[in-house]
Amino acid sequence: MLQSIMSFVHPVNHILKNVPEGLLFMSNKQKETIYDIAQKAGASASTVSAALNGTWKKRRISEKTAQRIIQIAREQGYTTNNQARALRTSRSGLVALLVPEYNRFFSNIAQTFSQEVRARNLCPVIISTERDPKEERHIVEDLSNWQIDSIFFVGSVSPEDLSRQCKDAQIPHVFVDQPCALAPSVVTDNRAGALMLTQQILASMPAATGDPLRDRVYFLGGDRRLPSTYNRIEGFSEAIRAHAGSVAPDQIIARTYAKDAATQTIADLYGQLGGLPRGLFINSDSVFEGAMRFIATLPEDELQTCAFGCFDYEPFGQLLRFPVHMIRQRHKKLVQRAFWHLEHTTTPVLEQIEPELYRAKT
Amino acid sequence: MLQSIMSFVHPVNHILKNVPEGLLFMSNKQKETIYDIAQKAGASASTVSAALNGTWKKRRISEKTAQRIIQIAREQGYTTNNQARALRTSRSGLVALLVPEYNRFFSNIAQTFSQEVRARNLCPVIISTERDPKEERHIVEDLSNWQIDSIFFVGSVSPEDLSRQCKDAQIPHVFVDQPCALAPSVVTDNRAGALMLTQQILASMPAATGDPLRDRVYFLGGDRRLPSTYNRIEGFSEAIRAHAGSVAPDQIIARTYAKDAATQTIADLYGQLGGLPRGLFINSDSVFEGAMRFIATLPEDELQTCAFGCFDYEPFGQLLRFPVHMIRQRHKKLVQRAFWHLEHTTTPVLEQIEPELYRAKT
DNA sequence: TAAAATTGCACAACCGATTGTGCTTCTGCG
DNA sequence: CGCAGAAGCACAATCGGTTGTGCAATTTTA
Repeated sequence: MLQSIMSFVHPVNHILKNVPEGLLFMSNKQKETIYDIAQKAGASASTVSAALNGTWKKRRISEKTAQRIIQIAREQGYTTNNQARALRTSRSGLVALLVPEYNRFFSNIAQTFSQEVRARNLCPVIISTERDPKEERHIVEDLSNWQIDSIFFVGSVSPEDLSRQCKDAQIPHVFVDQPCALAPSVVTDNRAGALMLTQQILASMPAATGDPLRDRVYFLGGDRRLPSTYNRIEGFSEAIRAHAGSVAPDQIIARTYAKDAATQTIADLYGQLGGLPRGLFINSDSVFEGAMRFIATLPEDELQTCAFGCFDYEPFGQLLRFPVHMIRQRHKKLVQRAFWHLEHTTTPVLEQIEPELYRAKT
Repeated sequence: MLQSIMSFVHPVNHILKNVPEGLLFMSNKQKETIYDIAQKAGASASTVSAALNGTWKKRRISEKTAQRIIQIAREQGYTTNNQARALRTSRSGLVALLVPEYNRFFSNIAQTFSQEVRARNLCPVIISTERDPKEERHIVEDLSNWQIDSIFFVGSVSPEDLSRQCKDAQIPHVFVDQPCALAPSVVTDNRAGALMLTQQILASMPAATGDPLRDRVYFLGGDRRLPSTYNRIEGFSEAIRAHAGSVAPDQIIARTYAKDAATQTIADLYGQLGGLPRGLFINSDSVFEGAMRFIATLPEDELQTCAFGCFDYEPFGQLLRFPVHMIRQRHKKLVQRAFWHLEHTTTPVLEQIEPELYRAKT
């Protein structure tokens, strides 16, 4: 039933697509309505409507009549007024994506989302929330007033609230990247990814310094209260424990995704340790960028004393003066699976997508 | 008159914003309409409408009545059905941004756009065109069916066609980054930027090799048929001429923005010259990324033989093993000026925004 | 050949807002 | 007191589609 929500498409725009170029520029007159077409075809508006939106069989319009109407509509360059349709059907044909911001990861998601939506002949609406719960609420409220067909939440701050709000407004929805207990969610397998990445970092670590505080891997950035970071910490810890026996609390610094904070944090850490640690697990690309602002200022030989890993894929990460292992999240698959859930279920399931490890050449 | 199009805002959503949290989750019933509110208030629908959308003074509704209605609407958690409003007023409250793809630059634009639109209490619709003129056409067609209020075109492929199409559908529109002869356009001053960047490259060039083919700066990437690249080539050439007297045609390789092509091109060039040239003007961040895939494979000392400049700002560009000068386009200003034009004029003017030069530490 | 079923279509209500118009009631002024 | 004008509001049309229903013409069935 949710399936129909997504797959239901008004064929009129398809039918009318092959309009000769010239005709589209033709009219400066008011846009034509089904009533105009009806008149020209000598039929009623309802017949025209049925012919154009593909329900003519169901409504027992003869094929001949339907074709005649379609032909005329083509010639006139008719296109449907979406508001009118949406008002009557209470389906807008709009599908929304809410992202926290436009960083590389979310932009990739947006790109895929956009393509998938348009492939379904719907209209993508992409809005950034600035990670503000109030803003999230308002946007959903807004979208609800647009009779939005469905909403994709990516990395949202308060998933459960949003899900309740959507359910209340009867809006199908799905969560990506950040899970929700109340709705279908598709997330990267953060634990597994972090495990892989940490193992890779451990494997690439340079020789020990002798200082126990420096001879370990630090986890940097993100917000441990959020599930994604939480699970990455789990995977990180598992790998560390397998390697070193235990994880110290101060090995994990996960309070925020903010770039500036990351710059400060790594600088502080460097100060405390009297140098870089032997391994650094960088959580997310924004933290990567922030941390790099400090790290890039270090002399060449210092950079070789640390094994870097970043949980996010940044193409330029391959081109730095030092190797950086990276985890690439499969944004295409994330989005595609999210569509699948939207179209096939409404129960709260959590699907995990295994990310890829990019191993830097050392 | 166009001004009103953008600045016209229905206050109802403002008025009703401070709804107690609890109430929003209240109803599983059908969404309320002005008729429901009318009944509860003992007033007519038209009075309710006027009270809520702020026209009550003009319609000579007493303040007392208006306040009472607003109060009731608040309590009931009423919100406007945008389709109905749009159908009646033929203004959707939607503003579209068409981008070629979601790279760093366009994502920044999208971010700013999104904020500006929401600040005006409208709804941003961001769609990527994949640089396909047919797709562009269809999208505009679609948007026109949504009674879109206005359209921002960023880096579009066929501006004049699109402008005609919009004019025909009476859609206010503006071009960003890629100018249009028929409509207001806001673009980076590509010529000036390229001039600055080239001068900086020239100033940072390492010692001459003696090989005249290697002892010059090459312009890499982009599509010279597009104005932005064309103007960058102009600025580039001006700087080169001032420095070396003349520009050779084979110094300029500008056929495409594609990443893979860039990788191939720089590899070929490297092969031909038997090494990197002494200076490289890289046109756009995608070309940068593509070129870097090859350049990063080179040994350390080779990298010092070339002065790099990139026309686009990429934070990670600062963190590479070699200095890269960059031009930063002012995306905020571009978008804000575009809004200004949309709100104040409709005549085809071209506004150029001076970009910033980021000088790499050498 | 009449009754039944089916085909082909038109009519009109409806979605939920906005807006032109007009009917009361009230106020002010001569 | 009478009348002009304003104040306060309700009615109904309207935007452009969709959809339930009904009627006539045609075809099928008995």
